[in-house]
Amino acid sequence: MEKFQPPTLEDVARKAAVSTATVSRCLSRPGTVRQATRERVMQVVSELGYTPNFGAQAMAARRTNTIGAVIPTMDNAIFAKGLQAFQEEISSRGASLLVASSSYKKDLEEKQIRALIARGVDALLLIGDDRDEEIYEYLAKRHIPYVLAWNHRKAASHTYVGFDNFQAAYAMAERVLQHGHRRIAMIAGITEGNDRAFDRRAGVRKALSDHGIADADFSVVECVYSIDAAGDAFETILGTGRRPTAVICGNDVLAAGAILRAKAMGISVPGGISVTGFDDIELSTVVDPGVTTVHVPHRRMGKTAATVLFSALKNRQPKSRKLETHIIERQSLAPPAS
Amino acid sequence: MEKFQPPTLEDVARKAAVSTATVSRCLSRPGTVRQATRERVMQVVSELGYTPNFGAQAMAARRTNTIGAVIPTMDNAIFAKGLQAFQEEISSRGASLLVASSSYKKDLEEKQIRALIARGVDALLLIGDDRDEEIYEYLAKRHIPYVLAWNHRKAASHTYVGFDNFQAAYAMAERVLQHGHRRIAMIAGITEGNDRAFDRRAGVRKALSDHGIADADFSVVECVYSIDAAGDAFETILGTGRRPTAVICGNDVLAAGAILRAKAMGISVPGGISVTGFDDIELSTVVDPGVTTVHVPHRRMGKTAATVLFSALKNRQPKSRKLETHIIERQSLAPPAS
DNA sequence: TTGTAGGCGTTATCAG
DNA sequence: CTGATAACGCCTACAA
Repeated sequence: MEKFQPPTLEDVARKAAVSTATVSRCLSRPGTVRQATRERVMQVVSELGYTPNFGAQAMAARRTNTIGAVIPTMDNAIFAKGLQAFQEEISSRGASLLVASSSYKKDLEEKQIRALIARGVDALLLIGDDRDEEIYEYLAKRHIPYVLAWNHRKAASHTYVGFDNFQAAYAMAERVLQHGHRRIAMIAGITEGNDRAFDRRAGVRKALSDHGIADADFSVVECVYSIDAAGDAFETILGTGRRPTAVICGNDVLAAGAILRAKAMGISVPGGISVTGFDDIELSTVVDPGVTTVHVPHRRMGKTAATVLFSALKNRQPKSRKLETHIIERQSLAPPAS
Repeated sequence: MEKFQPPTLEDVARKAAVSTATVSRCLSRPGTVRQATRERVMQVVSELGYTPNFGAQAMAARRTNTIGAVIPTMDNAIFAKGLQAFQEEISSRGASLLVASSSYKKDLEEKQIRALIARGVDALLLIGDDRDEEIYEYLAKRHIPYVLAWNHRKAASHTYVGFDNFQAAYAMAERVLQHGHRRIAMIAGITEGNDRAFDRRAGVRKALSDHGIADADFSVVECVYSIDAAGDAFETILGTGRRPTAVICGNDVLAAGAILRAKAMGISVPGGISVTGFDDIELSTVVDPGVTTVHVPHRRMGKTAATVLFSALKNRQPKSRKLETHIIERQSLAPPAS
């Protein structure tokens, strides 16, 4: 049997006894074609189940009206939420979104960026700024506008739409100190290739040293963003030197893992040990006790990123946007037992 | 300023002083080109930052090597997890994945399906089977292989890779009865346009009637998949007639919402009321008490779906696959107080 | 091993 | 309002 061929513009044109140009017009600017003609054409279109070939369309029109996004993983509520808002804004402007994920791997991310560009995306959303300079050069060479989200640094070379992870982590550490903690540990995300995790750790470290906490009273262990891994990290921490009275976690998933493990070990939270998170995802509301965390406006960030991208597409110089975060106190942070 | 033009195959060919055919070969089958030539070409490729135009490539080669998926939302761990596995399997076979989401809206789903097909996807993953017949006809007309996941029905007309939601819900309801409950309520997902939610509700209903529970002792309220909505639904249920001793929820998110609200209202779980979930996502481990739920092999389902799709692509007749589920007992379900 | 040339499905430009 | 026709960027016989 011969290989199946989808119907083309020409098939429609022939069957409707008009030219391909007319069919094309019916589809893109119905107003410019006579009612009778249009109806006949549309009839054939649906009979044949015709759908325009996107590749051909993009090639001829020289634009795709689609925006791309490369995120570390969809399996993290913060990206899922932010991207949802990003996508809503994009759709509302008549464009569409193409997403790819990198699993936090630099080389995979680069591959995905290229794939998205090959597919003709007009602009790009990327997470954070920790990637090879080469990629930025490529983007510049191709004149692809992009914004970096989920972080905000003062560097003038990029357009950021995010928040200051360093600052927010600094503030959280100070809050922990205010509660009277003096022996503190941190369960951080993997900082290699992740500027958000890196900045959060740096912020905590700086706050503690600014407030005179000795190095010996602060330990850090990195782990992947999973409940179990965080639990293990928690045990590791407890097994090393003097027990801290508070554990600052790089995000809410880590905090949930720490809390669960603490309870499993018979240590009450915050009675026996305090725990803090970061991101304010639903999870932090569900754990018992609720997690004291940093609220991040994920949805607003997604929406703003889209806005900035569209203005960049209109040749306007894109401008970085810094969003504010704030601490939400729940029950997982309290003064140390004494 | 003139509009920027990305470098093309021809640009590379010219600069490397070879034909476009040679450049094309270097990229797709490096083995067929002399070493020296190849090196020269690749050099130019990276100098120019050349990336092949996907649309043109697809058009000329008449295949894209990409598979599409339309899911209700990424903001639900079950899809995020299953899709991750789906995507891993696809990548491992050298193809790529294009995802779109429908927000549980039928018309949007149809639009997304068409968009994906316009983009040339070779095959499609869809969730459940509740959609207009017209769409299936369209798929057939275009000869696009597809599989329906997250549900399994006996209908021979489709290829399913999923589990029997009805059966699983039936089993869970029986389990609840075994614990001695006789007044039961259900917080179901929105069943309109969602065959999974529909079957779960139907399964529960059937089990209860099979076991002689009177209609008056069973009430159902539907609500969207959110913690808060589930909480509200829980209150609604408690405010109506005699209080049930157990609440069967359509998924774990609903269960978490119910448990949280119960505790907020001062009703202990399972002491004051029992709650069950469905899906076995991480959340059900995190809530206190842990949720008794139906374990679903999301990752395996994703992987299997990909396998089936690839075999369909090889002209093999795709065959439905039914996956098994089982109940995981945690603490949220216990015999009624009295 | 490399080059030539035709065709893939649309859009856009220009005449009628 | 409608119809020719030339791109668009790449692949792939087929030739050399």
